[in-house]
Amino acid sequence: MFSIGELSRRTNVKVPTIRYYEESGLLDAPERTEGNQRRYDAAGLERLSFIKHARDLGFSIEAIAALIELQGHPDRSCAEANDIATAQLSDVRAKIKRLRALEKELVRISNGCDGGGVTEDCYVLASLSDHGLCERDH
Amino acid sequence: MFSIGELSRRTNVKVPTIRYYEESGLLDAPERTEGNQRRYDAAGLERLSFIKHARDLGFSIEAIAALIELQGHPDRSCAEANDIATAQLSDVRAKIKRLRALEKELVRISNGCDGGGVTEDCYVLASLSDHGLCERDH
DNA sequence: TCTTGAACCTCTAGTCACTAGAGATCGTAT
DNA sequence: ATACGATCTCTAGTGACTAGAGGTTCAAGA
Repeated sequence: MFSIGELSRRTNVKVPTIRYYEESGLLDAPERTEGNQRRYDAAGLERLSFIKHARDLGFSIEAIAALIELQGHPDRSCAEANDIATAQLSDVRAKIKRLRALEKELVRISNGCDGGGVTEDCYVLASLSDHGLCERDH
Repeated sequence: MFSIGELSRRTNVKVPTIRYYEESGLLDAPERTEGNQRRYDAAGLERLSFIKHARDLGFSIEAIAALIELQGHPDRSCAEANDIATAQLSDVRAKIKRLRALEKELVRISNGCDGGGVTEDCYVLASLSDHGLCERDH
C-alpha cells in the first residue's frame, strides 16, 4: 500500500491529475487511512499505468473509460476495442496531415522574411493578411 | 457597412467567435447602429481575415495579438514577427514528430488485433496495459 | 404602416483535461 | 513532542471557444 505521492512518482502522473481521474470515474476510489489519505495497491498502479499510456497515445478520457469498460467484461468481443484504437489512429493521421500542410506554409512564410527589414514590408505579416499568397488550402 | 452575420459568412468565423475576439482585444470594437448592433467595414473584414488565417496556422491568440501589435508599428523591425513565425514552426514540427510516434504505435497495436477474438486476450488492451510491449518512447 | 421572424444583443455557464492556490489536517522522522 | 513535508477538500483559472436563456432590433412582405 502506498500514498498518492508514491503512485505519482511511479507513474509520472501528477497528484492532482490522479485525483481528477478518480473524480472522472477512470480510477476506483482507493482505500483510505484513518486520517483519510488515499492508499493504493498494485491494481491501482496497473490501472493508472493503463490510463497514462492511453493518454500518451492521445485517447480521450471518454475513450479510455470505454476501454476500461471493455476490460471489465472479458467475454465481450474485441472488435469494439479495436474500433476505438482504429478511430484514434485515423484521428492522429488527420492531425499529421493537417500539421504537415501548416509546416509547409510556415516554412514558406519564414523563408520570405530575412528578419532584417521593417514591419511595413514584412513578408510574415503580408502572408497572414493576404490569404491569396498561400499555395494551398489549410 | 455590414452586420456580424455577414462578416461571419465572409470569413467563415462563427458569430460568437467574432464577439469573443473582440472581447479578447484582437478586434477593435466596431461602430454600432442606433439599436446597438455591430456594423463592420473593410478594415474589420481584413483584420478578421488576418486573425482567421493565423488561427488556421495554429497561432495562439496571444501570438496573434503580438503580430497585430507589430502591424500597428510599421517602423518596428521585422525580426520580431519572424521570431513568432519561427517559434510556431518549431512547435508544429514538434507536434508532427510526436504524432508520428503515436501513429506508429497505434498501427502496431491495431495490427495485433483482428477484432475477432474476445476482450480477454485483446492485443489492443494488452498493449495499453503493458508499456513494455512498446517499441519506443512516446 | 404593421407584422412577422430571422438576426442580433448581453450574460452566464459549460466544454476538455488539467493546473494553481488556499487553508486545514495527517504522517513520520528526529 | 515537534517540525515539516505530504495530503486533504474546495474553488477558481487556463485556452479558445460553444451553448443557451431571455430580450431587442432590423428588414421584408402584406
